[in-house]
Amino acid sequence: MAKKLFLLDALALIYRAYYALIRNPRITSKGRNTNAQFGFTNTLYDLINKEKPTHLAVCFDTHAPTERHTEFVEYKANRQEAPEDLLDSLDDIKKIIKGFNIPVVEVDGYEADDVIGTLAWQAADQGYEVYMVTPDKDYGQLLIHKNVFIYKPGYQGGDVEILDAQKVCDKWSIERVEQVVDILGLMGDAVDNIPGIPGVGEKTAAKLLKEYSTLENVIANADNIKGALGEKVRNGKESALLSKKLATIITDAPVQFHEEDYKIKEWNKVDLIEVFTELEFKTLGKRILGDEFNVFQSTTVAVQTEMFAATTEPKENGQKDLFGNDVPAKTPAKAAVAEPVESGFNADKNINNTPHEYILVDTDEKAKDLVQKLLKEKEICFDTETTNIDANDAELVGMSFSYKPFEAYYVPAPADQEKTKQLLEIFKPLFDSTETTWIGQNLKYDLLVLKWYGIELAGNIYDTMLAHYVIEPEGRRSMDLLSAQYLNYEPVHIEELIGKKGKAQGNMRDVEVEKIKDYAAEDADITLQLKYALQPGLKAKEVEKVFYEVENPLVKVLTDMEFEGVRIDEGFLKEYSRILESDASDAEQNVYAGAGVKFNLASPKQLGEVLFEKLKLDPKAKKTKTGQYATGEDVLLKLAQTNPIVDDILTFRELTKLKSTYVDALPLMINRKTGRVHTSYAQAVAVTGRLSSNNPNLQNIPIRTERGKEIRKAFIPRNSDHVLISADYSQIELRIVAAISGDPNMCEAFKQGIDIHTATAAKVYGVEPGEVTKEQRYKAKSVNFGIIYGQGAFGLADNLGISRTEAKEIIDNYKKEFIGITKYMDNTTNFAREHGYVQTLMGRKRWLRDINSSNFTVRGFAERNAINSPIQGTAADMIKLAMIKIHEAIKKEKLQSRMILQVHDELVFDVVKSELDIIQPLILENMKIALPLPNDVPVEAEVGVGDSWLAAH
DNA sequence: CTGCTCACG
DNA sequence: ACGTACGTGAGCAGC
Repeated sequence: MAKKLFLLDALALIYRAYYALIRNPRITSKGRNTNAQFGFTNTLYDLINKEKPTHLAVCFDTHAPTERHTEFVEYKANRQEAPEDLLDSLDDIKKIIKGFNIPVVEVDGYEADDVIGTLAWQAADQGYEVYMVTPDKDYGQLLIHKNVFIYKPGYQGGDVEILDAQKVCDKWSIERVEQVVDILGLMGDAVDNIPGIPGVGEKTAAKLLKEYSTLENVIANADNIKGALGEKVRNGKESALLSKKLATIITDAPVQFHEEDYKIKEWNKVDLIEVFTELEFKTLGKRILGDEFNVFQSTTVAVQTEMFAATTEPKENGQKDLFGNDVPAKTPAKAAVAEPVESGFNADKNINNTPHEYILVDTDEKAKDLVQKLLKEKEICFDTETTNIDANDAELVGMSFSYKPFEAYYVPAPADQEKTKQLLEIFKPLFDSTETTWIGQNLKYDLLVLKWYGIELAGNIYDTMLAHYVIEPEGRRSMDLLSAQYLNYEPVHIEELIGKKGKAQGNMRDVEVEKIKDYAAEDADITLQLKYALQPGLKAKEVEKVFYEVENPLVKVLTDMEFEGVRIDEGFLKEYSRILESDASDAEQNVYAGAGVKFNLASPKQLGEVLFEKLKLDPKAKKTKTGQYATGEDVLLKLAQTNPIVDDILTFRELTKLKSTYVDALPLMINRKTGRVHTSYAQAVAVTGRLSSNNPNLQNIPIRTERGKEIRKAFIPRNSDHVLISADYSQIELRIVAAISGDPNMCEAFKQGIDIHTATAAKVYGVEPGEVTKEQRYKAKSVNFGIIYGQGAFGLADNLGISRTEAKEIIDNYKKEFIGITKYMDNTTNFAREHGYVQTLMGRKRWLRDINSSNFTVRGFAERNAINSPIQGTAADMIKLAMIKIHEAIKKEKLQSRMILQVHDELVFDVVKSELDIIQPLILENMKIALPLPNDVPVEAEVGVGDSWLAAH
């Protein structure tokens, strides 16, 4: 097979890609323009795919000046600064090139075309077919060598064009490719600011060369050229000669073609996945990586992967954070590249090249031996295999253990559940050991599985998923991905055992034991190794406190809450569903009657067309980014006056939402064994440190509207001896703002116990607290919340329906009266700009790579995150600590009551009536002292008791 | 599978 | 001229 070398002129391709899409830019959800990255990737992949090169390299210009610059100061002096978007793309593009495992060639003092020219000719001499990938026509001169071609990529569906010498000559209307430099010398090049001969363009240049063959000969015959043209040539001969020199591509640059280096190599798929995910290349990512892109996409987390840059820089002396703590060594906010930290663990060894021992433990005798062995170990990695991803409905299929790398044990569990219980009895001494630290990936799952068998682990928890969460809160952290990233090893995929998700997915129970053993033991082995690999990161990032004091201890708390579940009044919901059905249907009919057409009211697309095209309602709605009319609640409210059907539409929306999302959905989630609903808390999803809840989400049960809050009547105590308690923090986020900003006015208001929104209104409007009107309080409340999120005048105006002038006035007053808060906002953004992250009171960090972006929108996002994350995150730290303390206290007091739900600033308990007196103060006290705030800002919490969640409020 | 809409803090 | 308040999960329509 012929050897085919492709040399890419990176910057030329990037510029071309960027401007090709300029009128129809690709913008990510975070506002980044990704034209260049997209165009470049497309070109690169298409050529790899279609042309099957055997060798590849990408060439860049460097910043160093070239001889052309020293010889001719005007050279490229007309170039405008490249757009910021485009410059920002370079890091991504280099990452992509690295992902494709292609060498980058750049030589100081030489431009990419010189490098490419030199390499092309060398390779061609060695018998390669060489394709120079560029949109630049100047390369035509290099086609003097007969094995060299220009490969001009197509843009926006255009076709690729491969140019040989003949085609180049045809383009320029010349006879020999040698004449390309002559023609460039004559006509110049506006793009590079090469003058040529003023007044001589492409056509004239070709005509002259046809007659005189070379530039030099044209000049020699200048006197024979008649008329104005002759005059121009005579005046411009020096300029022309210089221009020719500038346009001549150097073919003896100091660079050597080594064929080994440029050979096509395996892609670094993890790098590609990471960068494609960040750039939101969904379709393209899938086209390039196929199903593997899906595998790594499978978790819920979006967009960004944060850096994991191990910083070896020395700690800067005297650096303090906003809370006066030492800060870790400066982490670059920009240009952060994922690079696993050097671990104490030997990274050169991996599962590919190191013999491993995975041992099947399939008799009671072997199991007993294993237990004895494990009892001597302090740290044991543990993993379960089960029949179901829902731990509440799963049977144990087997357990794996590992306490040293490359050695793991797999213990199959019999299908007969009684026998499995007997097997677990053998392990009881181990499970009961308080000396053991249990290492695992998402141990909550395994703990929950065991809990259904009546087993609890007495030891400590070390969850690698949570370690990664605090190190890199925005990253994705499936086992596959972590293993690839930190251990450089791609584990056996679960699909290889039980097939892909969906109908065809099989059951772990049906897989032969040997296969499960290899998979399961490997999982425990990998997880143990991950622990070693992640450990240095915890230290480097200074997130050990939040990891050991908050996240790990919370695992058992959440396990118990999920196990407990909550009782739902199914009958009540069935009845309520009928009412909603009937009322929604009435509203729907009203809409059709009022509009004069029948359509699908549940379709925003159809509704938009009816409202704005058929009924021509005003104000005409803005379009969404897909070109549809927006029909969200805010839009509809502005239309409410113009047509009575709008009210009915809103009613229909409200009722169908309640019905489908809650009233009809919740009964379907009732567990058959318990008759209760068991949500699942995601502990490593929300970037700020909050929990999230799913299957079902019990953190967004309606409360704001009358018909919505009815649903809370369906959340009821275990039985008639029980009641529900709801305990919630009062204004926790604002207290945190006051405390960490130290603003005297706001701190004082909380210390005095004055209603915070009234106090704010009094300051902003310059009146006594007693004189604050309802409206002033309402507006002040909106400002208070807006501040937490970094809202501006526009947002406040929109929110309150007031003018931007008034909004600005309110905000200006606010900033003046609460100067400490203004300072906090400045300080926290400055801190982020300098260090690349912000943090909570417990040292939970969030990295903000865009904080120094010059893109207004992108930077704005990061700045608002800088303001909000420490607040939201500190509140999350606080309630998590409270949960741990309350859980401990309930255990210690041997109470029958249970914590069952968490909703960010609220905890719900299923309480035995006889324990009410003891548990209420226990809850309140622990919530208040969980995380003391600076500046003596008091923390308040309130409890309510009732026969339903609604009544408990 | 994606985008829109809407439920919560 | 830009776009404008943070963090989530779920159901539905329509491609």
